[in-house]
Amino acid sequence: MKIATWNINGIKARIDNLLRWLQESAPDVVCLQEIKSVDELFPRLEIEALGYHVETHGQKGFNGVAILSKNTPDEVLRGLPGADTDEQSRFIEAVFSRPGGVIRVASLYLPNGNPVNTEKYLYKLAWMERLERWASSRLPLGEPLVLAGDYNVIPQPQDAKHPEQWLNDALFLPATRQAFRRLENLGFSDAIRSVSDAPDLYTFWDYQAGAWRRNNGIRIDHLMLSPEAADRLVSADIEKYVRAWEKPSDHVPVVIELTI
DNA sequence: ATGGTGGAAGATCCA
Repeated sequence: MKIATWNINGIKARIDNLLRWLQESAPDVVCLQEIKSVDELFPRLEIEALGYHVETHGQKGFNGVAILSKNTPDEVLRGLPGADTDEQSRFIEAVFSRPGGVIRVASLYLPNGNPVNTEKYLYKLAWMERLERWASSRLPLGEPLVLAGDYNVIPQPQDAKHPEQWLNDALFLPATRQAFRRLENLGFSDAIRSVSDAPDLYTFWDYQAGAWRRNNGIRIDHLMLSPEAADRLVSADIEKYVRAWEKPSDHVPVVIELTI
């Protein structure tokens, strides 16, 4: 089973790239972030025509997440529990029945958090606490669980071309990295780092200042695996070639294969 | 120090 995550930076601007990539990569489940669309205006027909089921949790203008899947989910939940007044659409989870058992997949868009001396950074840290609590509550289910998305976290210096440029950024501050490590300490493992300790593994290159041309990237899109999912991990790859397409997102897909 | 780019909404915010 192939599970992917991709921050597409606007579904309407990226629909052609998405359709092409779905056909070429043929994932079973796709976690999308930054769809930047309300549910009613999400271009679901074209995606359904390729054989995918579509579940969205959108909002006007910003944020928004979705899960596309070859199989219809048994259950879908929208919104990260723990803050009733939070109106930002950053989380959706789905449960699938497979021949090998049940699997739970979440698509998350963690807050960027910049500028750091503002409410935005406090919101990011609070959101990470909520994610940790939610993840803790799911672990006792003993299911294969994949937390996939744009974490807006650079876990380690080797996850940036120029880590020194990120020292005071919300993506790399010690408190941010500590919160990410707490997720690992719960028992979740970073799929890419489970298969490779290579440098220069990036998932995001800014549109500005020739970042792509200079390979000035960062690795911020992650698939975090519960122990039961990690046991089934076959491969994990960053589909970097998509960044070279016309009209690309600034992020590329990350894909894992699980035996389930 | 600034501007460098892009999406969506709408004449600005967010990344």
